[in-house]
Amino acid sequence: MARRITLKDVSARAGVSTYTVSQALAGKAGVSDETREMVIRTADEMGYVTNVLAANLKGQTSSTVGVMTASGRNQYYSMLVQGIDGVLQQYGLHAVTNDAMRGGVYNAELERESVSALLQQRVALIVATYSLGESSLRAIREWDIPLVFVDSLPPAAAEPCPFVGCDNRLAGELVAEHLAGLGHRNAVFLGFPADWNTRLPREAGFRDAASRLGMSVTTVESENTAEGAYAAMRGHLAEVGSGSFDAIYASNTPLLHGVLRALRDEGLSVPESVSVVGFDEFEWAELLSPSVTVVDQHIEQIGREAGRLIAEIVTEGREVTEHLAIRPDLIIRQSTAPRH
Amino acid sequence: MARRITLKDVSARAGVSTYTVSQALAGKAGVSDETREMVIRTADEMGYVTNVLAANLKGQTSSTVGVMTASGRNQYYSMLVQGIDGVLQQYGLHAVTNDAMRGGVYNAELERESVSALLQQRVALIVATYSLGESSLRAIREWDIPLVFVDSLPPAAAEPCPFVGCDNRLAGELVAEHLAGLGHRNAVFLGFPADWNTRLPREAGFRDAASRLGMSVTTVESENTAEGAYAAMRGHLAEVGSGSFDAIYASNTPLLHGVLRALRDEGLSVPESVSVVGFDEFEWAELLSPSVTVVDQHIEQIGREAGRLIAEIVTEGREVTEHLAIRPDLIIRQSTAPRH
DNA sequence: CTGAAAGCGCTTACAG
DNA sequence: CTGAAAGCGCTTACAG
Repeated sequence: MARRITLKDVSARAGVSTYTVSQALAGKAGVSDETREMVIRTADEMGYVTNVLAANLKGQTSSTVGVMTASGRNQYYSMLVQGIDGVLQQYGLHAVTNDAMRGGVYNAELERESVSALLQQRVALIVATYSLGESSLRAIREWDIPLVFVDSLPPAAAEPCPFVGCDNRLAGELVAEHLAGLGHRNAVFLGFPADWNTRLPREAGFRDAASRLGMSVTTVESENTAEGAYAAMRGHLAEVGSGSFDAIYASNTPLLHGVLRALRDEGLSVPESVSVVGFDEFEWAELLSPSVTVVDQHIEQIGREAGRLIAEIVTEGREVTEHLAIRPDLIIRQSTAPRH
Repeated sequence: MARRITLKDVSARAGVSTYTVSQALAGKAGVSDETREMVIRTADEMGYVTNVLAANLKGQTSSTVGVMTASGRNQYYSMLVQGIDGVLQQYGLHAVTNDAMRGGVYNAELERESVSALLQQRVALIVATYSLGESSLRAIREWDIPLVFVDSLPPAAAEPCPFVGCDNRLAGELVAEHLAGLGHRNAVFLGFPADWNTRLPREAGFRDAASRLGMSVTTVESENTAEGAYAAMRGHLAEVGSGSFDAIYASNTPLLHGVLRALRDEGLSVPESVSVVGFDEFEWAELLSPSVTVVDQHIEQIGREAGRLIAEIVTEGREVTEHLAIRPDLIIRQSTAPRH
């Protein structure tokens, strides 16, 4: 690697102290306009580029934000991270993403390593998009690193803690109202494991509104994968038969995928035999036959809001604990229809 | 922020020099096993975590890799980056991703800013997943930072330069052979703009094999979005009518999406009126009606191979210029059928 | 096998 | 408004 131009080099060429160069380049006060301009010109000519590692080390600051994900095969996470990242770029920050899944399965060991890597990098803040393990939470708290939960609500142990995400209860209510309004009486809630803490509010909102509207709800438990949902749904059908329910709320996109395959393979037509609603809008929802009714949680918006909040905390050192719930909308398509 | 435990603190408590601590913790020779063990124990007790910023600064090394993407709305990129990232994690490296698209459109200014941010961070290597602009290429070369192209072939100006990606020519050949084998005679190649340099080989392989097999190929130009493809396809149909071709090769997933919508809205049935092939496997391909025949370029494998190559270059300083072409496979489904 | 010391490239009190 | 100097937390020749 060729030797790099340093601030010292610029200071020598410009004939001013390193202090002056540092202040001028950082756009801080304490330098005359004339000098500042001259310094900037010299630095440009020399092709000087600040070494942020050194700046961060000395300044005891950091411009990197760590993001913990547990993505599995859910494309949803990547859209979320993209949204956050886009905003951070505008603030001169950048995100380092670490995933806690190995081979589609949550791996506590991997999570510990990831958090440790983030500590080693002295990240300015950590974003959690799922329920972090106890020891991770403890380490982050011990190190006094700001923590923001996005999508996933903070566990009690992490409160008070800022949060940005969908109003999952409301989402469930919207779905229940829509299904009940179509005359459905017996719904299935297909849920992923409750260690994902979006599960509970997503189910509760649905159940509460359903019971208010006189619609019964049966919960079917599934692994958090399309394959798991496929198996769970076929198992349920084998057990109770297809006549026992007239609607299904699949609580995320992989589960929706599994359900649709299971129904197809059982020869059950949607929406004639059963109405189906998914959670999360996705690009193919409208092209499937039938097109699929879904809850749109406005994931890009969640990402952007989270990015803004993070930037505020990091650059202004603001203490924030607010919970920001984004209002979801129902996108009604052909997979839900009046009960025959 | 609470004061952090430093290496000096550990050295004081352990009663040995900082040199000894550094060597012991880094797992290097030059320390007796006894001392090493004692040092590690002390560091653990004190909750010491290396500051990699400082280590990198002093050691003139870096554990971060920059990834440049131009994702637009193609989910494909996020799978690629995930694949790379997963491998890098295992080597103690991490990726910082910067996107050059703003509002779905390529933004040269944003690219320059992104590359500059990567230089400021003194990244160990840069991964390009699309044709970087001239000035970015020049800056990277000037700074003598290793560059690896993934998915997208290096432009002539960047050679010699390592590459990992799909054998796009072969992909085109497989598609042409499949379609010609079904009796199709007049194919449409739906292409995204040629500044994405995967376009040319993807088209050339298709054309060459088609002409060898007596199948004509008409190229339809499209923006690199589903909406663009929809408009392009409807425009083409308005111009030449649906009788002029019997098969379509959509050269990526957003384009496939646009084509399928256009055909549906024109009332043309697949595969009865026209066979359709997409590029890139995606989770919904099998659930669409009809299910869609696609080229699977094995994107996770490309990501993994790239990750391995990158880790080798960064950690071992190997000079690499090899081009690694991954063999694609055709996944035949119901959207392609013998010509009537 | 171990120590004392220099230095990576910055920022920032402290003096003028 | 500007300078000389200390120091962020590490690694690594150089000497013993």
